[in-house]
Amino acid sequence: MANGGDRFSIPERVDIDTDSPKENLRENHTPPSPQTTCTPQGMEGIKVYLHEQELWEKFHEVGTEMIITKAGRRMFPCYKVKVTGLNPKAKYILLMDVVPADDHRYKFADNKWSVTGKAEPAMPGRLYLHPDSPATGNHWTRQLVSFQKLKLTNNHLDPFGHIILNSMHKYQPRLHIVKADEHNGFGSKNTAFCTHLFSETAFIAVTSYQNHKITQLKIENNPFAKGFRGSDDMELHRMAKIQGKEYPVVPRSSVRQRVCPTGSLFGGGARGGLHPYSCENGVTSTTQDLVASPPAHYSLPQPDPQEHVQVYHSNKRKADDSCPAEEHHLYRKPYTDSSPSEDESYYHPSEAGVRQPCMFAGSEPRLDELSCTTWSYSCPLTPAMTPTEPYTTFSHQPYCSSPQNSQLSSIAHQGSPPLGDSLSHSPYQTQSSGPYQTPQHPSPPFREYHRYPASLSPPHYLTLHTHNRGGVPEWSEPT
DNA sequence: TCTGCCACTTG
DNA sequence: TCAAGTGGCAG
Repeated sequence: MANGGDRFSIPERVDIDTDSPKENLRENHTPPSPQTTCTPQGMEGIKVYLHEQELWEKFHEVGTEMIITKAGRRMFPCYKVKVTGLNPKAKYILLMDVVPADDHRYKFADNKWSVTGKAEPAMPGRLYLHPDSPATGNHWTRQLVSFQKLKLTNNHLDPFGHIILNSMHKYQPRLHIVKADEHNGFGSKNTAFCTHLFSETAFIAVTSYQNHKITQLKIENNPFAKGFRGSDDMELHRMAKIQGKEYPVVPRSSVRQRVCPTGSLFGGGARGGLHPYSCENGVTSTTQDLVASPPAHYSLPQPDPQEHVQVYHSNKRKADDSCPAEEHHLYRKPYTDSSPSEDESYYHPSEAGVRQPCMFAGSEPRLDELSCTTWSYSCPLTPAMTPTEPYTTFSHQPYCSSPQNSQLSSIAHQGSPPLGDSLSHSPYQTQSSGPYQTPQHPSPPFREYHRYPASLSPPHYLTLHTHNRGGVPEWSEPT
């Protein structure tokens, strides 16, 4: 990549798990093998495997692009993981965020991505809460965890809780696992969590595809894009008819075809390349390939007091969350297919099965203030969480402050600072998932946040109120 | 660079 | 049949 070969690279790791038979990950129908470990506070032994890693690698080698639209666009490949090592009976919250990979703005010219300037200010970091959250370890581990419904948008005023990104900027999705068991002190500074990221899932956000190789990969692998597949004569004829043109016709895709450089744009690009993923809380795991590859310059983001975190939660839950391209894999078990089981009795009786993703947004995702019991309808509400207020207009205004420092707040708080800028000094690289001991950074205020204008009618988004009351926030249900 | 519309697909 | 998710493309 221009300007120093700014490719997607891997975060510096703290630890390497050599027990990572990557080959097992190459087969969609083969369970991924353990590759990571989170050590302290009950998070030890947690391993996360990226599903369809091989597909991700294909994109990564070309330079993954993700379309962002005003209405929100899903990611493809969709982000699915297999999680193991969770306490079957403990409750966990799984959430994702997408953080800037660096502070550059990119352009696609001469068949390659190059840096064209400094990145625009990061959007308010938003966290996407998996709609099943919170759920028991048994729930998370018995099936693939799909983040298919996560959507990316370039609408800075997005009211739907989608992840807000800037076009032509590079991003890195991350997965956070937060222990939500009350007995673990969830809602306190003792809350355990760990963060995982897969460097091959990094991407550049675009409003239209730049690299035609990416377009072709999407078309070839995304069932919804089947209509654009095919290149034989029949297909050409069909497309000609569609376009009302004489046959033969050059496929539009061919017309737009660009010669692309070989190798990955995002980091090494080597075949059989890097498949690292890290637990940012002090333990970073990689595949064996990674062991052989020098760590790159990009690392974990640092908390940024300037950032904001917003929280969204709705309890509408559709019956589909499987990746359309994964109809056949062994783990195909959409979260929506998994109705609350006996071990998930914590679901609110009237709301079970109708949950929807939750979005955190802003610079202060003070997860430490989010008790397991605060997750909307999904959980029993504490007296302090009595729904009281209707929605007010969504805003990106600054949050009300909370003096508390929080490790968990740093989870989402990491959301915006460029990953690459904090390699040498990010506290997260060695951060423990255990009890929060010493604030690594000043914690920006967390504030009461009202999310949705009633006119937008997000099914059941909730408003999170944090009043710095011993880590117990309040949720308000829209009326 | 972005938006809205289109034809097409899946479920 | 329909809603939602696809990339193409004109503007």
